[in-house]
Amino acid sequence: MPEGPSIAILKELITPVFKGKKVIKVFGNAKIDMGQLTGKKITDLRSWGKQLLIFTNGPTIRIHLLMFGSYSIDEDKKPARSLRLALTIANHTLYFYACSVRLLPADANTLYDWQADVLGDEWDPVKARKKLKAIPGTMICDALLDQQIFAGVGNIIKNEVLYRVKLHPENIIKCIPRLKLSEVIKEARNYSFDFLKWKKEFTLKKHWLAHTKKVCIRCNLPIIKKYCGKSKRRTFFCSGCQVRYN
DNA sequence: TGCCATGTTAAACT
DNA sequence: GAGTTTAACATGGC
Repeated sequence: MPEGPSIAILKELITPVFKGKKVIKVFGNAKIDMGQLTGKKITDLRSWGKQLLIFTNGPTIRIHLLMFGSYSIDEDKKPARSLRLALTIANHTLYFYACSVRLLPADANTLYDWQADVLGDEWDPVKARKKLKAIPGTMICDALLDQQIFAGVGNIIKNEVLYRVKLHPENIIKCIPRLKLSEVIKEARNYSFDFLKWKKEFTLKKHWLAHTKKVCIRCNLPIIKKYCGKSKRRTFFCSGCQVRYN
């Protein structure tokens, strides 16, 4: 489910139904004070990276689906113990399962660097480059997963971006040529939009070129699977065409 | 059936 | 105190 584009889809889906509506009932096992939300009006919905923000005229609700979270509108099919949060408006109910739920202040907007959201209108590649320059010894596979730099990029996007720009995941930032680093930054956003499009078409997996693959379609060499970097996340790369500079 | 994974936080270590 | 490792959460696909 949940890399940035999946959350963008969630936001798009629920906004027309829930924006401007009054919450008449709040329930589930989330450890939040639900009384603060009852009767509040949903004023806006936004996504920032992998987080969904539901703004009200009271607190802001922050939903993070983590690895296994899910949601539904008007269909509570799952066991009650996993129902984390439900928000009922006049004719509809929004259900969230197995996710992280937090209440933030009304001005939660200000807590986020909107220029870091790779799918956002305010995305700023120059700022991303500056943040990368500040951590020269970090491997690019870890940097791509840094939500303060590339909010919304997850492990799949990481692997596909590095494959597209032909860069070895274990390169440290200071050894990557300027132009190559620019490609990474550009492709982080570009691939995220491809991910979004393919996710909507239910054809995401079909378009993977490196993630979970065995053979490189460019050079026919085996794709290597390795748990790279400090993050030790599953990384797929071609040892033939993904260049290593360090 | 058991293992693994699109993620993050916090506790428990050194 | 900093940095690193582990545990916890919890679901679905193969």
